[in-house]
Amino acid sequence: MESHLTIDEVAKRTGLTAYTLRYYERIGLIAPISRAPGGQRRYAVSDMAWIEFLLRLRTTNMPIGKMQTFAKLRGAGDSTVPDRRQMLEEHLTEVLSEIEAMRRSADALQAKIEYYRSFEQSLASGSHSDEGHADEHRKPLRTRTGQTAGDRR
Amino acid sequence: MESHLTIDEVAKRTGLTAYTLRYYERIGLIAPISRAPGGQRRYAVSDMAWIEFLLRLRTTNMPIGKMQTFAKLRGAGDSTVPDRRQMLEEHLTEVLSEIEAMRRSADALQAKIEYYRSFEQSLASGSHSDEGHADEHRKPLRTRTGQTAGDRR
DNA sequence: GCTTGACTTAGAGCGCACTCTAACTTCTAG
DNA sequence: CTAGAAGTTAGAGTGCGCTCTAAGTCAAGC
Repeated sequence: MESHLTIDEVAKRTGLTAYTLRYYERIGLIAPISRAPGGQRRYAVSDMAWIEFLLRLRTTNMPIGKMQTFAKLRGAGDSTVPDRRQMLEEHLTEVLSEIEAMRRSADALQAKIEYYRSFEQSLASGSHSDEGHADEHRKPLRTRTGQTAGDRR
Repeated sequence: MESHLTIDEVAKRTGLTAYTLRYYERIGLIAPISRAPGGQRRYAVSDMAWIEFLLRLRTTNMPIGKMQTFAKLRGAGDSTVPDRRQMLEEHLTEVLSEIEAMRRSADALQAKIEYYRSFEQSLASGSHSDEGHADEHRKPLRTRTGQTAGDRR
């Protein structure tokens, strides 16, 4: 245990840059890392686990400000576990609805891709369907009421 | 049809601000909107559909630069449909893996919440399990090798 | 006509999350 | 011992996506 990783090794393992690791420490997301005699950082296994947890918060779009709050609670000891749990519960709720929103949008994108495919098909085969897709200004749509956008000021 | 909405009405309907709607038009995400005689914007139904599509791209984290590329292709007509389809396909692939990453992280957060719950339970019942959770520095962990971070320069 | 509020523009400013620079120290290989 | 790589700090700079300001015009009600 205590595998004393250098900052570059941690960067490689986590995908963060050394800059970012120092930045996170500076702003209190990561507690002060222990140092080698020369002053260089030596990351412990437990530091890695925490960083990986931070990455999960980041992946789920928690803003840094909230992560700081969470990190501070963690630093304050076991008595803050209920607060931490509540923070995570609230965050998780948001995350799940973000995922759902993305899923819905992804479905719409998929539908549009399929519309494009069928459009390419009809072009290739010479047929034409008149079938439009929401924001695609097919034939009759887009009457553009004159006005030619007289953008003079 | 042609329901000629004002910018504030569109803002209300889309959740964007009027600032953002003008900004999107300025940077070419939205084609020049037609104007009322006095120079004020009047949004058509077809504009709304396009804006809603843009919002789906935004929801799925497409950067504005790519949206601009897409908008430009769209403005260039039907011949760009294959390019647009390809853009969307590539984007969709990224989106699906982002969703998957979020889902995995959400699962880990859920597990942590449950760990916190059981921790609170054992505190309440006076028992204690010694069972740790990844980044939680339970009992023996965190030996913090002296050095007291001699941060002098 | 007058006021109030909604609209217009060009351009400046902001918050976030890094990312890098400069100047310096320390570690490692030869 | 020395060169070069890797580390250190404080603080400046960057890119993104808005967001707002200032100064002015236009629309609607009294």
